[in-house]
Amino acid sequence: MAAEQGIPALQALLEAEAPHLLEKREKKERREGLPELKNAVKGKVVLRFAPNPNGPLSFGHARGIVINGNYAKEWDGKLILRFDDTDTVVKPPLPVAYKQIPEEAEWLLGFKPHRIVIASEQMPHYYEHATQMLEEGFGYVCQCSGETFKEFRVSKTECPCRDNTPSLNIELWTKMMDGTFVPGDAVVRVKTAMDLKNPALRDWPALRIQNTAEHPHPRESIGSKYRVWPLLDFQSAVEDKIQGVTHIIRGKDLMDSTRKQVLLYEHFGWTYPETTYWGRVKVHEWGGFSTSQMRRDIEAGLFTGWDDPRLPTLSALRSRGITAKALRDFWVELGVTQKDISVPLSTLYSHNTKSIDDDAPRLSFIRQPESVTLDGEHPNQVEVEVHPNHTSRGMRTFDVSNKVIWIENEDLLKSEVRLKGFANIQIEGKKAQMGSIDRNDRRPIIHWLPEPSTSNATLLVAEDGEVKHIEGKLETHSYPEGTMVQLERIGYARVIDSTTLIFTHS
RNA sequence: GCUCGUAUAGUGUAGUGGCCCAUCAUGAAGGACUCUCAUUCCUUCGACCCGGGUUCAAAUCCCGGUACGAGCACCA
Repeated sequence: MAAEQGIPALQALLEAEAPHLLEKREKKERREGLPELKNAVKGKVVLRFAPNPNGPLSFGHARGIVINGNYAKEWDGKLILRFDDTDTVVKPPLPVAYKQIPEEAEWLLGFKPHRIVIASEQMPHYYEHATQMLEEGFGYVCQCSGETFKEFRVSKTECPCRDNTPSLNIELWTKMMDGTFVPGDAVVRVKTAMDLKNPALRDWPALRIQNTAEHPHPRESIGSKYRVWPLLDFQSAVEDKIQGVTHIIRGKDLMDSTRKQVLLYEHFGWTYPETTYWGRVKVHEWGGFSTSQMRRDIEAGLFTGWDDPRLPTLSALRSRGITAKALRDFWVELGVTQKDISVPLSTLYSHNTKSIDDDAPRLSFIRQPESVTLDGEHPNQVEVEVHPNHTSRGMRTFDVSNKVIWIENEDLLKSEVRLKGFANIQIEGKKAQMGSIDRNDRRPIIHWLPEPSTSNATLLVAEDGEVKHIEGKLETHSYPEGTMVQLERIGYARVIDSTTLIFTHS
């Protein structure tokens, strides 16, 4: 048709018959930030981040906080911080974590989580739902051993306990509660089809007995009060319903957990929240990390504490000078794909540089200092900028009236150098012949310090699993603890006290 | 073994059938600016796992393969 009647005729026809085809599609633009949250309603979104408080937060936890927190903020919703502390034996909670985690979360987010929920305080709710499950017959008390049940699960055989009447189940439930049964004797299971394709889902366990006499819950108000405890899949499912959670974003290792929970929601007649997953993240330099392992290592004295700069905890990163903004930008950039990824620390560092460089005052720190005596005429004072991009921040004054300066051992080998902000020199042994005050050639520029108003200082560097103490001469300063500074020609560091710094990154 | 998931430059990431000889960041190399090996700016490098199929048209949909990861705990 185009050939016979020409393009205009075609266009006219289209305009009459199907004008939408002529509309130019908008140029696709690169999506900024996180992907759109499915089925989200402004102001109605409820998300949660639910760590086990068996230790303070680690780098990996930050993802859960940042992603869920950003969505909550974006949709004017709520972020719940929930302590899933229902295991007193295998990964028991750590009391300090209840206080530390909310503080760390707030630091990271820039706002307080809207609600804090502690699972161990919600036990009556879980019991109530467990009872309902037994009464209505979609759950049962199973007295088979773990081994026996495993065989049933693999062979798709129905466990004989499935046939218990509701009244028998309630009777057995009472025995779980009153101490007649001990751990291992009985467990409450959720009924599913035993021929489900996925073996992980078949009649999954919902509550078990824990020996809380020997392993009391570390929260004093709970202690040995309860013997029967919900497992994650049950506790989390019920709690999400109670709290009105609308969206769950979590690791893809919990995909089968979602499937189990959906089965439970169907029994209760509830609708499961919208769920998305992210894949596993490894940091090149750290490999994997487990809170339980860190806890053991700290208790064994391998590390000084949870904020030991070698550890990938949030408190350690923070005390090393990684900012909350850098962590947020980092995790948002990684997004919520289900890919398993491995990222180098340099990615985090580049975000950190962006967040601190503009503020960080410059300081001179001389490693392996060597003293050199200036030979020749020169002014008694030298002024150097606090920040090269912000002259309004003033100058640092170096007093060179006694002619003795410190330079790095390494720089001593170069004969013709320029003292930054001062003058050219020619190094001959321990003497430095003064050259031009004006910069009149391209010779290398080195950082240096005058002998007065200089302190012996230590730069702590966490590297290759150890904390190195680098001694040197530090420019006298009065920046408070926590200030991020840039050590000229070395990198960024965080002030611990007037003579101690911790290295952040270059 | 059974089940589930993922696969775009070195590393991350955008992309849901035509705008894609593919986006952005990071990285590397070079350069500009600069009295820091910093910051900022510019340039260059570099990718759709493999094989089929559907379609006028596939990074995008389907099937198979491969690789990697996860679950199958009385852990979270």
